[in-house]
Amino acid sequence: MTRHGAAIEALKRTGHRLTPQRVMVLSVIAEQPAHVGVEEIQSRVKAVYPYMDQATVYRTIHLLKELGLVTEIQAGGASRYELSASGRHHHMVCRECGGAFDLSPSYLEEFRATLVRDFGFEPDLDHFAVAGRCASCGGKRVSPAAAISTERK
Amino acid sequence: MTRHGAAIEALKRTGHRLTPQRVMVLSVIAEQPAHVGVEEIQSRVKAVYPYMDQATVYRTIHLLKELGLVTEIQAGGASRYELSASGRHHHMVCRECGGAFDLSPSYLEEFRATLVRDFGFEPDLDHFAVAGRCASCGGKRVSPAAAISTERK
DNA sequence: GTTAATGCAAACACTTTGCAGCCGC
DNA sequence: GCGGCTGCAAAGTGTTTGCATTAAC
Repeated sequence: MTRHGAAIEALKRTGHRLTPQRVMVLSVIAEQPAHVGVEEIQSRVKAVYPYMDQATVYRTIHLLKELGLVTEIQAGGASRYELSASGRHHHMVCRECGGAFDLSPSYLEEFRATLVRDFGFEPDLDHFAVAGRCASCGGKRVSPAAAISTERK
Repeated sequence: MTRHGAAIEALKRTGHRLTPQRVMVLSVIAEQPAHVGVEEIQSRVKAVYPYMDQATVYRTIHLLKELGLVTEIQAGGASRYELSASGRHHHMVCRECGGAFDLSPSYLEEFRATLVRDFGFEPDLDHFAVAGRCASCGGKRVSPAAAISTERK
């Protein structure tokens, strides 16, 4: 089954109409391994259906976000989206190469707990992105893909 | 001595001209206890010098940022600035009331060390902001100011 | 006197909104 | 058929840029 099948179900279940535009937006988001920007969603959908409008993309994304079907990260200005069904995880985004690496939630759990305990502050860490410099762009000469399993600095 | 005296020195030292506009922008940023947005900088300077232009505010801020004299945080779209001389610290920004609370760097040090160790990823944590919900806007009925010393959740 | 910086206006990118017609249910 | 959704166009934000004039050095 497609990765976005559940999202489609959710749309219907919540009484929203299942339009081709919505399905197309969803499948573009689902197809991409990484986060997608609005611009990319638009151009990919337009390749199949040229009448697709920006406003519709935005409206669809807002809806999907509202229903919790996609999550948004802001890495340096532009918003990017991905299916939230993909399991909760966070990202490290390299400011040099733009590469994004997954970060398990466990890395942030402790941080979150501390903020709640010490300040009563509940951080929005559903989907969290840290900017920085990845191993390959830093001192290291490893490929971005390899960085995810790199164990030293 | 004024909080922004050092910044003024730095401007001159790096061969940039010391214009009244730059001084005004700097003092507005220095006066504010929290981060200031571009809009606020503009309106405050305009109160004294009505010809102040947006473009000048932006250009000045870019320059100051480049020289490392101010730091920028992005809390939900809009950029805000503060004197970076104020000692390194981070922020928790409440998405309900917009209140910002300081967060000591020690809270993030461990997180940073882990990312570097496990992934070789060097996060940009010079100035870090977490969005979330503060104690007073959450279940609590304490004032935002009190939240900073709140010890429970 | 040079040259960088300003003011002004126009351009920009990104996102939102109003509205008439369309189509999923 | 009803009402939500779309396409289109226009309007909002927040930020940047081109250019002639001004003023810091």
